[in-house]
Amino acid sequence: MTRSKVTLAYIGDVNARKACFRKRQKGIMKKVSEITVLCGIQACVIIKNPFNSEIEVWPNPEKAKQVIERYHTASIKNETKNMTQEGLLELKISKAQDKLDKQRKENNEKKMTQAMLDYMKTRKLPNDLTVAYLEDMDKFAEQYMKKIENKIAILD
Amino acid sequence: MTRSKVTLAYIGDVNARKACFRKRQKGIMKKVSEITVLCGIQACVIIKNPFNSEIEVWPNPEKAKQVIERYHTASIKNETKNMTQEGLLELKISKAQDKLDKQRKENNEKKMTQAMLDYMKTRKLPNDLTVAYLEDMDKFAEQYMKKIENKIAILD
DNA sequence: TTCGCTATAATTAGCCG
DNA sequence: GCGGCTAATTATAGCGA
Repeated sequence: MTRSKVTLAYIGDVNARKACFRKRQKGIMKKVSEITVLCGIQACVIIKNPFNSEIEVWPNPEKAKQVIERYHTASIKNETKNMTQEGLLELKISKAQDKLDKQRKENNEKKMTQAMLDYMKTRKLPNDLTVAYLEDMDKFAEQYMKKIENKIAILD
Repeated sequence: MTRSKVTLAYIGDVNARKACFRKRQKGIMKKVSEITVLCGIQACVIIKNPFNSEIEVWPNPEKAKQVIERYHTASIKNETKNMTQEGLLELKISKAQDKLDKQRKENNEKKMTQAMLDYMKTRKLPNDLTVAYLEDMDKFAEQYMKKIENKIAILD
């Protein structure tokens, strides 16, 4: 048994990498829920598993269920009751994307990345709030914040 | 020295709680950067310290500096070059908030919480993306996603 | 406050089922 | 794919500077 010291390097073997992800994800979530309780900061964790593309939502233990249940049983808009939440929001995002593509074709990814960081750094976070994002910077900037940034833009 | 087993309960003493937060925050960030390297998921961490209200931005080690540097040296819009990025984005957010307040006074916090979760769950995340949010659910929903959700709303 | 220290608790790599 | 196991690594509580 090679209980080797952690070699902090990319794990080439797919299965080993997945196993590592699974275990460490669990560990991180535990740590997060601990700091939550110990320091009195209500928290939630949302983890997107890169290997099976499932999303786990996970506020602090007690609240998680409550909030998630509300999520599953309520609609944001009455007139879209027959749509899934997913469909509804996808549609909204699509619309935003369309407007956006027309408005600002000249946008490049670097700007989006900047916008993402700007946005994150400047939003007014409440004092007892802890935020940790673990995200693919490039794709986040490219695929997600592009939309957000553009939504901001159309408010100008 | 009482290296007692962790009693997973709110730490009443302020100084002890701060110390705990500081240490564990550091630990979480380390874990995050590790999973980042080991599993090949580029990541960033943004931690808002609830005790001193500082924000630490922290993409994966190498990229962090690059991206942050771009952030500090570039402007999103030319005509706002004389504004700080903070001022600019705060302004945009304020505008959004104003429109929003007029449009949807009937919004309640529960809806915002739902919207937050919906939004997070439904956005299309790239497959190799890991997301972990540690956030105050109530205040996040109330103060931040209110803006986002409303930005989506005005696209309807 | 933030650091270092050190004993102890907690996480986890590599295997097996 | 998941969870248990065990040795070894790593994180951290309590304290002092």
